[in-house]
Amino acid sequence: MQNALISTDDNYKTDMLSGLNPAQRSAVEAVDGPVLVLAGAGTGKTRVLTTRLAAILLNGLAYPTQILAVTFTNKAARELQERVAALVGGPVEGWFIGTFHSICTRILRKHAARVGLKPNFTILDTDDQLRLIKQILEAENVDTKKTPPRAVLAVIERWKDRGYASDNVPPSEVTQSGLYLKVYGIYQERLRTLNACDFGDLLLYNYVLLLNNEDLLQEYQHRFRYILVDEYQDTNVVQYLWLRRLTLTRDGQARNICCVGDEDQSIYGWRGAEIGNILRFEQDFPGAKIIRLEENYRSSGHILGAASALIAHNRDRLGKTLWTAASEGDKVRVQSLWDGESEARFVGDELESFQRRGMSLNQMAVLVRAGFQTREFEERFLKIGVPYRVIGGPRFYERQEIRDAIAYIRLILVPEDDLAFERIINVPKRGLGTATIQHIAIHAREAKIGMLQAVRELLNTDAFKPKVRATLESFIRAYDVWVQQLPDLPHTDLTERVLEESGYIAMWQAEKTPDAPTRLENLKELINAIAEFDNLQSFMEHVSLVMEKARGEEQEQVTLMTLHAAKGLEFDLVFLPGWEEEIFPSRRSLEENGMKGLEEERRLAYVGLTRAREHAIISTVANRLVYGSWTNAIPSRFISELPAQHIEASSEAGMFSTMNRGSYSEGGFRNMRSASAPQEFAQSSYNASSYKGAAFGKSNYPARPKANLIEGRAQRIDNVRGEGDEETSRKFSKGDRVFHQKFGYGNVVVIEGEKLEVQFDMGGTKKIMADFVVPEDLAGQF
DNA sequence: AGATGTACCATTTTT
DNA sequence: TGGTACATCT
Repeated sequence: MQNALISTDDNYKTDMLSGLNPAQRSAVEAVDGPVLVLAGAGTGKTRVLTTRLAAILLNGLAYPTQILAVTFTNKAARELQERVAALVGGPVEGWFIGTFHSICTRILRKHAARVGLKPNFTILDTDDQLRLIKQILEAENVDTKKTPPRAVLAVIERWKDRGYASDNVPPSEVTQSGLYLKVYGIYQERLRTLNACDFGDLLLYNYVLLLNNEDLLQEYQHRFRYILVDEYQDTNVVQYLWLRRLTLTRDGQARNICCVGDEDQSIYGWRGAEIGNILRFEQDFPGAKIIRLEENYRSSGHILGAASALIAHNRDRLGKTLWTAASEGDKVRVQSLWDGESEARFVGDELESFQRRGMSLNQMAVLVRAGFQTREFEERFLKIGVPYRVIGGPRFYERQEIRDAIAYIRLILVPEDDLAFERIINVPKRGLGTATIQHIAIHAREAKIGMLQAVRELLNTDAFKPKVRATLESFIRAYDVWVQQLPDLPHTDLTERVLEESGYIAMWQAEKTPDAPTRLENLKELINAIAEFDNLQSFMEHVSLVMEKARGEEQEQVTLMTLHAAKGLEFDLVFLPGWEEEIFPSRRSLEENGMKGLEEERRLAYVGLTRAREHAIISTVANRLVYGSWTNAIPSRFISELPAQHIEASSEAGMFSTMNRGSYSEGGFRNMRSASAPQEFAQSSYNASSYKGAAFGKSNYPARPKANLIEGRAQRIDNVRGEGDEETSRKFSKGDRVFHQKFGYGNVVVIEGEKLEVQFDMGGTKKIMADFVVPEDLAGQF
């Protein structure tokens, strides 16, 4: 059989394949032509990828450098490298296993001249990009308030994601007059004079290189005999175009490309990922073989069942039917609660109960839709003393102190690096204000020199006042010494000296804010990290990678993170709080992207559920404090999309059945007292703590007798049922006096369909569903 | 230049 | 509500 890759008589090869299921095995073995491995959540995708890569090598189908394996994150790249190294039994340095960006950087450095750059070009980060754009806009006399640099950059990045160079944007894409396009042109020009490019350029230039240079196309097509792509559903248009260019021969034959992905886990559409790429694979790569991995090894039956049923509501999919040999396990729990505070308390209680039963905190995670949602859990965990870690703060190299330190070095390496100059010239504070910097910038632009050189020239005139002059003179003097030492001093020592002598370290030592010590600590780590590299350039490219390693495993902790950050991870117990309309699915996502947005949100929900191995606990809340105002929340539609047979729903005592609209209204809900949650919990919702807690006491939370509250709710539900949804909003008009269970009396200010905006007497305007208020004169009913 | 005031806004994030 | 970017004051 032509396709059989692994001959059974070699022991190490059979070992490698043993334990693969038939689908995985054929994914590893199908080496001729294009292959799409549709790998559902928890089906052993990584294993297929690594085994395939190792198999190609061990069977002598290609030399290590003839294989191109691309991932999206450094973490994934490192994992792949390590696993392959283990299988093959040797180091993988110099191989083309890496992220799109690292590989593209490597290739681009070789051919930089062809796109007008020098091989040692620097890669700008977002901050620098924004600063550049802002400068351009200002030079063009554009009001940066009306057209914020962020927005312009977003459009430019979008164009780059789609593969449009500045001289190649199709007219149909140019919507904002010609301004953005013009800025794009100037921006690229500036980048070139700075000998820099941004992240988008790395990919775009690589594509352009292959597009415009037949010799390079031949070279790389010949070179990469096997191409493997991880997370194919996350590729954007340039990545796709680049891959296709590399893969398709002149007569349209597709070569050996193997893409691994899951359309149901495409959750990065908002940053350019094109789910269409994976959906179109068969058309794009003629003769493509599609192999589905459908046996899930991660989650127990009910969890998988619930997740599968949920994702089945999406239309944009190729479709897979995941199954498991594992037991049914626990049903997915759906818990409705009164408000965010009870939710946090509930999660804390549950978590401790699992912990008491022997589960490690490391095996638990709370997955939220948006970063701000971690706060209430952090507060609660702090209070009850549960150690936790929050994933997703600013990356190490994005931290202010690290970027400042790097800017110093950049300026030493490249005196013309004006962006670095501007960043550090007054950090620490040296008494150089905007006026002085403006002055320098103007001279630099007029004389067409770097700002540092401009300072030198201006120091020969009487342009500066004595104080400023003295400061600049001493800065230049120090700087010149650093540059002089550059060839002799080891780069770590130099970095230390620079940070010391510039007063940067002293600045943080003097700072009294609580995070100052951490920043000093980070600076020390920076020096350590630099020590591992020959020069700063290579350091910059690997910094995030190094830092991740440095972050050691400490004590047991619960993990708090966003659903996005959780992709690829798994836990025994997963909490999924905040399943409410507007929050999840996110309102903005729906508003901006309609059906597509909703489907991506649903995929996110699917990703969340499929992170759980044994237990998944979804929660939803009736009242949510959003941006400081209380909002009545409706359970997420995703809850009603979960089939009854896989879930076990319950609500906090005294709550109405929030999910009466769902497909499982009959018998789906139990009171807390009969549910398995701890007894104290049910108790606590009856006592006053829920209603007079710190969060409520702060503002306008009326201290109403709790019994009334509960009765009132029950009664209100009856009202809703009796009158129907459409009727209710018609009852009110602008200016009406109304009463709300929680917020008391107020006036209607705005009516938006079913939603009202009410100015309450106790202070504050709130958006409220019309169902939740009554006309003032009916308030007595409660 | 730095302190204080105020209006505004508010996902998801990797390289 | 709370953070931040910009304007105005000292």
